[in-house]
Amino acid sequence: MNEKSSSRSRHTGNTSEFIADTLREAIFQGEYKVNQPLRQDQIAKKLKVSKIPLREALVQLKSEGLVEFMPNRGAVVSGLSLPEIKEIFLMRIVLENLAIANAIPVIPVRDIIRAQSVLEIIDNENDKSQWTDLNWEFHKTLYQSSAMPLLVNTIQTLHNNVSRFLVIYYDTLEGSDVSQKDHWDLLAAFKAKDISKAQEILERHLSTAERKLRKFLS
Amino acid sequence: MNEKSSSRSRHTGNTSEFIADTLREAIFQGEYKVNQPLRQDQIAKKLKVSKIPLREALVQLKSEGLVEFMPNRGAVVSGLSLPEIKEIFLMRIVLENLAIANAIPVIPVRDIIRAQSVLEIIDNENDKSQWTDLNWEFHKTLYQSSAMPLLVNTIQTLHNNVSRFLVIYYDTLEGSDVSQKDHWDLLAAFKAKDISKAQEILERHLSTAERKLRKFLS
DNA sequence: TTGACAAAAAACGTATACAGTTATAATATC
DNA sequence: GATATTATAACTGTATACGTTTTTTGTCAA
Repeated sequence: MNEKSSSRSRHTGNTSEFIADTLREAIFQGEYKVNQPLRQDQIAKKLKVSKIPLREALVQLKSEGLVEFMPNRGAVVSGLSLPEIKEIFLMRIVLENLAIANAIPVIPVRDIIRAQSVLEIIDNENDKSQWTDLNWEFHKTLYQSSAMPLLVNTIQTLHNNVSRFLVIYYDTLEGSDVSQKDHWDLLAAFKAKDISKAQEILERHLSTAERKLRKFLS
Repeated sequence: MNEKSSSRSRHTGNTSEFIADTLREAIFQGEYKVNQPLRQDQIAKKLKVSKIPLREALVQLKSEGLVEFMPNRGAVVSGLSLPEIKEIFLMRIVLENLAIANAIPVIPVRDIIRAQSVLEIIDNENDKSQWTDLNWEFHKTLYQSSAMPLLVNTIQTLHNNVSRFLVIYYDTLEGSDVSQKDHWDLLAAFKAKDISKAQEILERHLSTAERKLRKFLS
């Protein structure tokens, strides 16, 4: 949070986006836990901003599913029920399959190389706290060449909404290698321009992630 | 808008939601046209609300893709580019197919009947301005039994974002009958619990809608 | 007349202060 | 000990003010 606070002075435009980014990151880092209220006065004071951009940021986070509003009780970090988890992963499968189908035929070699370098970083990275970011960086690199920004954005929102619960899980190291093997397999399918193979790998990848998450949350 | 204004006094909770509903409806009705700025002072005065809930509502509408913020120029009604249209319809196809697949096995007869009665209303309804609402009402009734509220919500947002441009088109009457025939076919597929048939009809239905929209916007 | 430029107005973004409402917690009463 | 009351904290919304940016207007010169 320190680097975020100091970056506050550097934030040129849009205060509410700066606040949303800061709070989103804080939620990912577990600084705010599920059902914990996000006190407006406290946050406004800490970030040295006023109520208007702060409340705008909270509405933005609500639309991303990260917080919810309790009437007259303010915003709290939202949790995930088992049905919601199932729903999110089902949506992710069809949306990411769509992204794959539209990306593979047109992906430039440059992006394949970029994705591969991300995987190599993950292989050499011992700090598992960076895992979530790098994980998404890899998938995003592959999806972006679909030239479907709204789709990629929707996938990212759904991804964010579940991955924040997996951060702690990654620390246990267990299963990380399996997940990373999926990544290499997925990259190979992209290289071979094999859409159905890539989709098959992705579905397995997501099913594994879902199983982990359900196990972790129970 | 009159009934909305008068309902302002009745709105118990959440002022920003009331504002968002009012503005969303106004955009659908064409009271605000594409690229038209939504003047904060004017709207606040008209709805007798202050800046905070108004700006919250605008952020909400931004997250629905209905408005966008120009830096230091405020919010304007967003338009749709051809690539965006293509993207939205591709997303709708996979998401609505998912809803169909999860709804058909469990849909209760009651909801089939409800959907059918909506179609009968459409058949007897000459006021085409009601078409968009009834159209969505029909689809929503079918999708809701999937018990996937986040999915249905996402579909609705995407649907809203394109259907607002078709309202005017419906007035021409042209093609309405074809669209309505699709609805009856879709209902029949639900009755027969034929998932792939329903999905096939839906894809044709959406492709037709996309073609209409592209033609209309050029 | 037309174009450029400067002044003025409008609108946005943010901050502060304040009033009303609701929920939680502490206290008092039975 | 249980219930009613009060107090406090926090949210929700309003009103107002101020600086900044954008747009408009009006003037002046070519």
